[in-house]
Amino acid sequence: MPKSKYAKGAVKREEILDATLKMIAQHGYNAVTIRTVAEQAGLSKTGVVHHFASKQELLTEALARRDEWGADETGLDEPATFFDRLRESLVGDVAARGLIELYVRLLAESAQPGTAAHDFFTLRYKGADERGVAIWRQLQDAGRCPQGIDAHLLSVILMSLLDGLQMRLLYDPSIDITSVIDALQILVEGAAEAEFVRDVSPASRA
Amino acid sequence: MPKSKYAKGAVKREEILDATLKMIAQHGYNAVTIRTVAEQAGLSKTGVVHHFASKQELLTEALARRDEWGADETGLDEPATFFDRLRESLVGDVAARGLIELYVRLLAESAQPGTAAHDFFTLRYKGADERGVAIWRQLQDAGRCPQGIDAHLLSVILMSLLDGLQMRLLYDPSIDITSVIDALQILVEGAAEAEFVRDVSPASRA
DNA sequence: GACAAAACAGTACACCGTACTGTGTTGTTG
DNA sequence: CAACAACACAGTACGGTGTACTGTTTTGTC
Repeated sequence: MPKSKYAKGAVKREEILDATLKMIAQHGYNAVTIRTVAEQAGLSKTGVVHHFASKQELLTEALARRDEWGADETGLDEPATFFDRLRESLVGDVAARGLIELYVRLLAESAQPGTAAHDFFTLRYKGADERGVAIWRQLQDAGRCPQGIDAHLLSVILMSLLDGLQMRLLYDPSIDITSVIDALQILVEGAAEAEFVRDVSPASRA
Repeated sequence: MPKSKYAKGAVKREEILDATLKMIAQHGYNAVTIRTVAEQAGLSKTGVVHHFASKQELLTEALARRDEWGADETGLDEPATFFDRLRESLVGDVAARGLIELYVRLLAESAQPGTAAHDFFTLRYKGADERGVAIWRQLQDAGRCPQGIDAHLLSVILMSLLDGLQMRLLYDPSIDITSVIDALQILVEGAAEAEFVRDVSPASRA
């Protein structure tokens, strides 16, 4: 039951999603139950189920709504501004702890195939992977990333790093994501430089 | 209720933990309830609760039992063999999907302070961090890691990468962790080399 | 103005983790 | 060796959860 047909239903749908995000932001993931969301949205439990069929579906759509990856990817496909844009797109996440919790919890709970949100995350990974491979290839062509590493692998590494970082962030909010991207940039560009030097003058290495 | 005093109790405790791990390995994290574990271990639900007081505590101890980080860290503190030992210690994880699921789910669910397992993971992160900083410092001293990056940051990066990788592995088991470590090694050692070259001959850079 | 679909409310149910109560068992201590 | 307290359970009860089932009202369409 993805979309509603009537106008009134579509409005209530949005209200329910708002209530869900508000609930999770104020009282955390555990406080989000169908009943609390229903109460917040001003309707009965069955009303919520009517629109979303299952809790996982509700949470999935709530997450998809604030999904930063699909939100603004302007500049993320440009090799020159990639790391800068990556930094910018991540600073907003720190503030929204509830969103991170929603993402991590739902991602972990949907690991087993067959669940409602599993396909969503699989598709999300796939899409992010395609864009990731594209940008890493561009970085490699521009000489800002070592070519000895498979672009697909680099994409997996970056996404895993970001995923794990969000998990870690829940335990230690003092961690600065910007610094992490800084370090990553040093590693990637540094390794690219070393690879270039090695190709030009093989004897330079001890 | 961490430890049991009587001999019989200690034995049953182990049986319960075995039943928990067996349950999670065969039927996944969702199938693990106090009742199913009790049935598997051959006692009542209250019997399980008597030994572990809460479900989270049970799961935490079950996880701690198979915690690979604390298991064998031989060679993990040696700069020369670090990446090799890291690779070795990770290949065993792939086989045990249930363990990964347990780790990821419990880690995500214990994000909020006050829960039973929260302190466990906080301590685990702290311990791994201390060892991480130590080894990264050694790698930096050995010239196999760029010194421009804070060792603490490198430790967070590696752990986050591994955490996120385990999550990702649940969605895509075909991912080869060994290759990821290979890539990481290329990045770290390459960047270290570039940093060295730049320090020796600053003019060599375009 | 009929009529079907949508948008709910109300109720019921199976399952969950956990708190409470009772009873046999075990180990220790005088 | 008897007393006794802690342990090791079983049985029961409870509040809360997601979800399926059954109406009833509202909405849009022909």
